[in-house]
Amino acid sequence: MGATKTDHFTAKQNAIATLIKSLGHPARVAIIEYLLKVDTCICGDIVNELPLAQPTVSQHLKELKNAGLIKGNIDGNAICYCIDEKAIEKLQSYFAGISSKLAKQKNNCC
Amino acid sequence: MGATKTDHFTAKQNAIATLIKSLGHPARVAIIEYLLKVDTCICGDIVNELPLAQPTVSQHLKELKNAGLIKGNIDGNAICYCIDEKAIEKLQSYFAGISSKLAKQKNNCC
DNA sequence: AATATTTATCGTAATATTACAATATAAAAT
DNA sequence: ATTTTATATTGTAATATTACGATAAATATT
Repeated sequence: MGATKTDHFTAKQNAIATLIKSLGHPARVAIIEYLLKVDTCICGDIVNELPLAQPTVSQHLKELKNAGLIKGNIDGNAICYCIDEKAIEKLQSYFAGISSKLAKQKNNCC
Repeated sequence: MGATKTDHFTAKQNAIATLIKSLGHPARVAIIEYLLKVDTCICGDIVNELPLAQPTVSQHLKELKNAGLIKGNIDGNAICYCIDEKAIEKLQSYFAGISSKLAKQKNNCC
């Protein structure tokens, strides 16, 4: 096996898991944090920032893009990347929701 | 290859990526959501709730436990699981931090 | 004590992910 | 036009993940 049984879960569960998973790698966390740090879009500078080969970085960028976490606009020779706020908001509100539900729990054990 | 190059990233980046990754699977999302839904700890009921074989569920529970997302207390014959609030808080504040930083950005392009 | 119940572990097959060299593509600069 | 620069794609090796049958371990029930 090895293939996730997505058909056994709800669409929402699969969607949030896919979004979360896209950030479940230090290189992709580093990419997001770098985009955040420079405080603007970045056109052609990400590869030099990461300790990985260019095809590997390109692959990670593709995954973040597919998941909707970043947007990429072609800017002449380079590609201009930035974070997609909507995806971050989704993640934030998802965990905020869990957190607030947890706060209301009775905590009978544990 | 196939092995993540954790040594090239910061401890913080690796730690948050590991935590995030543990929720990057619909089965584990479903487990957390179930624990949230029942509004209390669950002793011996998770396997029946999920559309997966018992060893698979056990494996997913182990991953959530290793990541610190859930706690498990032995309760006689069964094991009593519940969400670890601290881990959820970490996730929540991480994304809240990204979100607030994003809000302050100039958005020069994209 | 024997049996049932619950969860964990082992072994393993199928698939996915990670990483990178080699190469391709496409626009910019010379 | 040729070369340089920036990114993507292809191919592939190494490793990780997912899933589950078989089995073990540990407590509960009879």
